[in-house]
Amino acid sequence: MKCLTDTTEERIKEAAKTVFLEKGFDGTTTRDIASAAGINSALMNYYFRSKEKLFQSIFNDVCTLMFEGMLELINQPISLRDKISKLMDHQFQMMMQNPNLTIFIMNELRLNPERLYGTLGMAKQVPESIFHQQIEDAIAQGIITPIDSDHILTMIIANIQFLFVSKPMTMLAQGLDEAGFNAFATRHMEYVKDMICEYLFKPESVT
Amino acid sequence: MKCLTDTTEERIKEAAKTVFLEKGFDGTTTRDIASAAGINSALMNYYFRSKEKLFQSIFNDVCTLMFEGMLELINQPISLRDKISKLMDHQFQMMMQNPNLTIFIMNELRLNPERLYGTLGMAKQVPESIFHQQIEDAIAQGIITPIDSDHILTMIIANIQFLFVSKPMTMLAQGLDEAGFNAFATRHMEYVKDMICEYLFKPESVT
DNA sequence: AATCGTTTTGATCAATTGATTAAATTTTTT
DNA sequence: AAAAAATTTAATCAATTGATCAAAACGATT
Repeated sequence: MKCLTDTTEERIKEAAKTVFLEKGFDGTTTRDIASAAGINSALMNYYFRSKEKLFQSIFNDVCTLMFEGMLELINQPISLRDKISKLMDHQFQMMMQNPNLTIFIMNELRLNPERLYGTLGMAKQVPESIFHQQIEDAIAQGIITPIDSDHILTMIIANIQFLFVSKPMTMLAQGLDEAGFNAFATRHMEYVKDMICEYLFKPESVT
Repeated sequence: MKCLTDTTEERIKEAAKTVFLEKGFDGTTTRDIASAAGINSALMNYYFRSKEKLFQSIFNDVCTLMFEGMLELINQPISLRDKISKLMDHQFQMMMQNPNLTIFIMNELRLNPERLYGTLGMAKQVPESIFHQQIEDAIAQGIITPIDSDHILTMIIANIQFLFVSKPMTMLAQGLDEAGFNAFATRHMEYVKDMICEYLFKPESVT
């Protein structure tokens, strides 16, 4: 699949990403990574100094993957309604492709809060975004229910992300297979979109 | 604090629960547990045959703690509005007391899906509850928006649980301390309650 | 106090862990 | 092609892991 820059370093990172995401930091051995990458296990320490350093590198990449698209969208000059809809679509597609991205990140942050400092830059950008200003303006104009942008973002993210955080549980409780879950998730998204939009844009403006 | 049945076995289980919840299964060593319980590390294998067996015991307890209250509420003969409100309050209080209960459970299930079989009993009860019937009746009577009860439960759970799953991230992004987060969470709960109820009970009945 | 069953301990096991080393191999430069 | 630098390997290290065992300590019963 990936043809560009097929260096050994990249091969190790790809393998490490796969294994770390599947087993977590504590559940992964350096030999797991080495065998997944098809290399001698000493080679990992040649390129990255240690398991911890390699993990940090992967973790940064994964956090970027998680946040960069969202941050871009948040700062785009489009209407609030559009923005909210696109934010949800973007996250949904991201999670359909990487179903355990969020639980991996959240759990590693919980186990080792120092990793937060790596994501500090991205996290801090959210409260100071165009989105935030748009919300305040819309409230001032009486277009949407008065509510802080942090709460709106939390609503958007929570309703999508938790769907995937709890995916195994949901599949069991409802007796779904992979396809069944995807159908459920897709349907749920529509409900959530309606719910959030109807809540925000409550006093419906003139047609 | 706990005075009843202060047996060695209980001491081990309490210590194990604390350590497992903090560090996860892979991040916990049997010596961690032994020292937290103040016992010789061989004693753990005397009462529980292995680390895995001890974990299963803890994991069952934790899942019960998570679901039993919710299942009780779901089957109570109270009005739908009341039930939804109480469901959210109950979960919120539970999570305020055990902030990483959910992420622990969801992550361990992800790492080792076989653990699901232990929770199968509880999970299966949800779709066959009084709550489910209440929703169908309310829809038939045109009281609430037509939507499957699975989606409603997912909305309720997601909006609360993800608040705590993402707690470290939220605190960082908004620069909150413990008290600040609790205030944010409490406020968020009110918004979410409003949002869900307004969405469900949309065509407001006669006063 | 002697005996028996239960509980607890210290010592230790084999396996696995992350990491290092020196040597072998490949690639680049001269 | 020779020399130098970069990459890769096999072998091995010390530390930690989950688990076991025989012996010690404890408590109850006789």
